[in-house]
Amino acid sequence: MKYSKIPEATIRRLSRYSRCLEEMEQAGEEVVSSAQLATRCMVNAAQVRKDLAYFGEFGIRGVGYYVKDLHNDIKKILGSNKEWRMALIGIGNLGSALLSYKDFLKQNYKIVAAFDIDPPKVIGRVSEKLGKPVEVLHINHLKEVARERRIEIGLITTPPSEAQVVANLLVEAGVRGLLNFAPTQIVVPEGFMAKDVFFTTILDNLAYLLSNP
Amino acid sequence: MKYSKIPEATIRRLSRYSRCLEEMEQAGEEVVSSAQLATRCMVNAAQVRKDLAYFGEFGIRGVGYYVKDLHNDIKKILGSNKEWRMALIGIGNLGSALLSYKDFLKQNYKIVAAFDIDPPKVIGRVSEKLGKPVEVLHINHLKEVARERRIEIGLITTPPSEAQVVANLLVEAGVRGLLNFAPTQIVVPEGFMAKDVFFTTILDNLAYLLSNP
DNA sequence: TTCAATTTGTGACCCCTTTCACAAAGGATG
DNA sequence: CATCCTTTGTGAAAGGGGTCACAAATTGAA
Ligand SMILES: NC(=O)c1ccc[n+]([C@@H]2O[C@H](COP(=O)([O-])OP(=O)(O)OC[C@H]3O[C@@H](n4cnc5c(N)ncnc54)[C@H](O)[C@@H]3O)[C@@H](O)[C@H]2O)c1
Ligand SMILES: NC(=O)c1ccc[n+]([C@@H]2O[C@H](COP(=O)([O-])OP(=O)(O)OC[C@H]3O[C@@H](n4cnc5c(N)ncnc54)[C@H](O)[C@@H]3O)[C@@H](O)[C@H]2O)c1
Repeated sequence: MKYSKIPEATIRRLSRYSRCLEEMEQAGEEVVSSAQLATRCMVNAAQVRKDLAYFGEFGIRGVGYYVKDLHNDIKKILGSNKEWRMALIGIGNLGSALLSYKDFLKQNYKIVAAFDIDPPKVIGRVSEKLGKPVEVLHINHLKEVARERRIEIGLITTPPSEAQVVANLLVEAGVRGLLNFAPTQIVVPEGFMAKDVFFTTILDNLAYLLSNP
Repeated sequence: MKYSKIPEATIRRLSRYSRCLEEMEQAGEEVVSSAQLATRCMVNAAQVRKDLAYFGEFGIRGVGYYVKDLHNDIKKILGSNKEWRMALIGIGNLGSALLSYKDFLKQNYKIVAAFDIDPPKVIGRVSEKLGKPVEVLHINHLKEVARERRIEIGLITTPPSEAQVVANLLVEAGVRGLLNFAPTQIVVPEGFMAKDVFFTTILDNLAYLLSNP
């Protein structure tokens, strides 16, 4: 079962399992069955087992899974056992909210550089929000700083008209993962990964469901 | 073809088509083929036609689709031809970013009320961001105000520990659509719709793809 | 040691979504 | 009006993901 194409949905669910296991671990629970985990994550128990089966055998028949071990294994699979170094580009309303998003830290995602096209304009609002002032650099320095600080993921929170421009800069700087919050589809070359977060698509979805009960 | 269950993926794509058509309309393009639209949205041409076929016949064989008409038809299908009245609960970092999110307005989503558990604390930072000061109400008034202002969608941007509490209040107030930004799965009764926006799930996804090239 | 109870891992089945391929329909041209 | 070209709409086939059901493994008690 180990070596086949992994459904993207499986990866999304693993992320959910990981969050649940985190909570269980903190609650001191030591063993969990696929049925229990499934209930908490609102999925089918066979689904849990099948998702895990893509990557190996983690359970003990008749017993279940050791919470701590399974959590570690899933983090290893997802790649969230390491620290991911991120850059944030566009320190406006959304950008400065993300700068102070505590869950990033908790989950080993760390913003290690912030860029804007007009740093003096934004420096005030950013320092105000956090305990210590944040260094906002000019976008012109992206390439050198990205290499220096070994940045692996770029968060794009510029206006939509600039999103592809910034994406190109990130690609040039060798940043392989891009997460785009602007409402434009961005395109990246082979070997790079871009994901879009479209708020209004989700809203449209909700609106459709409300309109067609 | 008209009356069958509509895949959720189809609805998501319709939202993409709508955005593209918006751009084309503004660019003055009058006619578009399924192949052209497909290329722009990075999907298969047959997929475009099949998605539309769920709802009727909108094209002209040998010609294509009239941009303006198709855009209107899709907006009607999605329910985005009407104005949606929303409440925002939790005016912290993310909440105040959303308050000033211009795309909401452009797409007929309107925040008509803002709530927090401590309005005096947040009023400053909100007024600063927008031209005119925003009225932030105490969460205790949610129920009455929701009815008064005919609120249909609630945006939850409180800490995760409060998300379900707020969700329950919204349900009680008869708000049928919920969009939750806190990293906790919220549960709502039959007849209500809740969607979660998990930033870190998307990041986990990206991290996985970067770890397993 | 044997047997009952529990829970995993997985083959087989089913359903939903996507893609393919082509007939049907409309437009343009002479 | 006839012919050719383009593009839609859709039945059929392919593909992928989810669910079911059961054999295999493990524990614990008789
Ligand atoms: N505000 C929200 O809640 C929200 C929600 C979802 C999506 N978005 C999207 O996120 C993006 C940012 O939204 P916002 O409200 O923060 O806008 P904003 O105007 O407040 O911030 C944009 C920032 O990007 C900077 N910028 C512009 N061009 C740049 C460039 N080439 N390089 C570097 N920095 C540049 C600007 O100086 C500004 O500080 C937009 O695309 C928006 O559609 C915003
Ligand atoms: N900051 C981000 O960029 C970001 C990104 C993604 C998700 N989130 C999530 O969004 C939520 C808000 O994040 P934030 O950074 O804005 O936090 P925050 O602490 O800045 O804001 C939370 C706000 O909610 C208010 N609040 C608390 N309990 C309430 C209640 N019962 N009723 C009404 N209001 C209440 C608080 O007074 C505060 O103003 C969190 O769940 C966070 O995990 C934040």
